[in-house]
Amino acid sequence: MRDTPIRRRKDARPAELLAAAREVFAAKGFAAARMEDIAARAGVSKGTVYLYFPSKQAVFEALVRQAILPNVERLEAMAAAYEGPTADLLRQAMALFPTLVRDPKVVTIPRLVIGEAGNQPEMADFYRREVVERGLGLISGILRRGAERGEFRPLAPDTVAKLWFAPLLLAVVWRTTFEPVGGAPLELDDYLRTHVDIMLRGLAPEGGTDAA
Amino acid sequence: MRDTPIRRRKDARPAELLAAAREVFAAKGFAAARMEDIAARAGVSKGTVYLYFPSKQAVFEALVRQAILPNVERLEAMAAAYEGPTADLLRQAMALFPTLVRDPKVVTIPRLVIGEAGNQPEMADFYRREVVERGLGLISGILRRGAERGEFRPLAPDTVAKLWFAPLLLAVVWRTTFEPVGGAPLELDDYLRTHVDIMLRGLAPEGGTDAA
Amino acid sequence: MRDTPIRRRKDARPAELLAAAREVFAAKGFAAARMEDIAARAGVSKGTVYLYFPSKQAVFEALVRQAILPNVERLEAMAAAYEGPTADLLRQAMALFPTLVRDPKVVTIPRLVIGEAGNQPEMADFYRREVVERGLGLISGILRRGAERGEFRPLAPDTVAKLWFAPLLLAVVWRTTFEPVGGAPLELDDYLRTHVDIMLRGLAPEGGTDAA
Amino acid sequence: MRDTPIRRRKDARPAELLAAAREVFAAKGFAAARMEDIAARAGVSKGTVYLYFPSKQAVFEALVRQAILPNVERLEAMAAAYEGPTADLLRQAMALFPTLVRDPKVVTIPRLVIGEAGNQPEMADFYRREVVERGLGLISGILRRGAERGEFRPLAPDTVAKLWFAPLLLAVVWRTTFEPVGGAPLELDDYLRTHVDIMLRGLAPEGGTDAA
DNA sequence: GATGAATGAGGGTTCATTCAT
DNA sequence: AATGAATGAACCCTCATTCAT
Repeated sequence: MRDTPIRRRKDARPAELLAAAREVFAAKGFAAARMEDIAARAGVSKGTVYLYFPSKQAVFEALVRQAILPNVERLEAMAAAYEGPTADLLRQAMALFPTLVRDPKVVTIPRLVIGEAGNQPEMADFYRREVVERGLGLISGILRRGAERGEFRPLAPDTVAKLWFAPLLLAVVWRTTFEPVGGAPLELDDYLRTHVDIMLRGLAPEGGTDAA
Repeated sequence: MRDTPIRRRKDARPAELLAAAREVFAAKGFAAARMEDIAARAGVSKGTVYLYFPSKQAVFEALVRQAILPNVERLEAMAAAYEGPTADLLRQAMALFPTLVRDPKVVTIPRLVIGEAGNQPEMADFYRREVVERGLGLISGILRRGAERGEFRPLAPDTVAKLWFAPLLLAVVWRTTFEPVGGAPLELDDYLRTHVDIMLRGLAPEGGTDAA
Repeated sequence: MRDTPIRRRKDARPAELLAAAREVFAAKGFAAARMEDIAARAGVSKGTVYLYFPSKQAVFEALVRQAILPNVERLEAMAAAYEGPTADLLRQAMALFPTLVRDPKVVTIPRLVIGEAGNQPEMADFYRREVVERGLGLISGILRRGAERGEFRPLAPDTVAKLWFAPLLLAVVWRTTFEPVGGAPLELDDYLRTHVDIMLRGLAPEGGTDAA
Repeated sequence: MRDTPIRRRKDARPAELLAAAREVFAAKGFAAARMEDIAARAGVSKGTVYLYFPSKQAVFEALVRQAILPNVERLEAMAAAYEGPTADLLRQAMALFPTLVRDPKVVTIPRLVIGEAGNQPEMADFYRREVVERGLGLISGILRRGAERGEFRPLAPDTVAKLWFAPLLLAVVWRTTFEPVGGAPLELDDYLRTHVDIMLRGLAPEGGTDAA
């Protein structure tokens, strides 16, 4: 009733525009994406985009916020609620990523942020604070928990957090940058499972066995 | 110092221009970099750049080639010449990277390639083939060697190679994208030492001890 | 007068722009004509021209087509419909030219084509096929008709067609190239009447009298 | 001796440069011809051209003067010396043109003048006065002589002169503009012989027979 | 709200001309 | 005389943004 396909709710417009923007940005990068392309892909005219976003940069910012933050929050909630062996928590957390890295809504963004960092430092800063640091802090916390419980060797948690994170970044870059130009598709599940396996073994205290 | 202004200059110009281009590209990305900026930073006029490179893209390509290929070749040579415990070879190889990742001539490039992949697929393809695949192939080979000699668990070498590689990518992105906007400096030596330590432990066969 | 400034304008714009382009091209030639000049003379901004024509060459091509083809078609129609003494047909056909040669929309074009032939061979080829060859073919046909009916000497029609045509070319060149720099105005009517007179006498068979 | 092929007389340079300029201008038109092209075709460096000509326009002017004037003078000399039937004089004069129209040094120039008239009015004016008006004046004089001797009908000599001239212009345009893009080669000798034949018949007084 | 014609600043590229060697 | 590296003005074209309808 209140969603006739012919006369769409105007509330849906921003999201539609962001979806269109994501596709165009993903295909051409920020600089080469034309507002007209975005409008066309959303099925509206050029002027209409400006009714919802004051500028191309604003579209980009909205896109980044919308696509990433919910996932960070979901992860944080999972970690906060968890009780049990730390290794399992890490396994569970990493298990979320194959889906995310396959989701174009998500995987597209980091590449754009990296590419635009020079021109849009505020955006890069925002992304660093709200996504990267929060994500790393989350892993650090888990690692600290594991070290305190004697499950892991006591390595510097901030450093190890980055090492947990790095293969995810590689996966994102691989899929967005190298697969489109002929790179062999990444076997995400194997890849991340191996990652977790090596990391947990590598972190295990001298005597104990940790990886199940 | 010894600046015969004209004739001697000619030979040095391409390198000077590439250095200038690297700085400008690093600061603004490919699209936003203006040829005039590059020229000005090299101390010449706009037209002069075109005496040495036929287009902006050509500058970019020359930059990528010049900055990266020699390093890949150096690594390959090192691996080919090596005899001894495989773990030591990996340690030696990884020990080269702190210098590389600190070298602006090198660290700048991957970010540009990632940012421009949409617009310059050939460049991304070139980089994939000549840098990424060669680098991964190198590590794969080392891992295979290690597995054959019974030094490592027999995990899929192509997958593990990416896991060795991933922290380097993160280091590059960190330094180029997040440090400039307030990220805490990466402690490269610690970071890579920890990486090697965890990986070698994680790869060690069940009974044996490998990490020193 | 009735100048609804926007919406009604859109349909008129191409013609306005072509008129402006013709004036600028006529004054400076193709190469030296600046898009900005054309825009300014049409009372619009630079970018507007590109809403209607994708490039400077496209403006030129549209101009040539629009200015010339209708006249060729008109002549062909006249010849096809004609019955009566062939000499009269030639007189009638040539009587159309004073108007055409005085029309700046028409007379400007051949000079541009001649001047640009080196750089725009396709344009020259188009003009040759669609204007020159068709025009000459028309005259050839008429001459053949006259020869068959015994009204003319049987000279090679293709050759004689060019001789009928040549004074028109001279008239065009004279008006566009030499009058503006001090050449005495061409008395078009006299000039062409004399041309027809001499040609018809010159073509008349030995005994017969044909020219009135 | 004084013309070792290795060390050419510097006196030859201007002529060599003009020959090169003619070829380049002929191929691309004035605007699109690059000084570097001219230099390269003459086998010298860019700067050298400026030792002999102060600018691109100056090259063009020198070219026009050098290529055309001698021919006009030759024609005038022929006419001044002539005694005999006027028709024969015209025949002899026209017989010179097949050679001229085939000579690239000559045939190239008018097209350039026509194309550049807008931008170089002085050049067009020079050409009009020194070539066109002198040529037409020459023919006018001959026609007047013929009319006075009762050999021709008393038509306005200035008008008829243009009609004598027009086929030559067409021949020039044909060869330079349309032959290169697929026009059938002009049969110059036939073409001009027919021209002379028709004109002389057309000019002949009522009763008399003039054409041999 | 929606449109899309219009704007005009901006940047890549070319090339006539200069001048130190 | 000759070179050719260097200059910088000029111009085509793009596209983010505006605004009258």
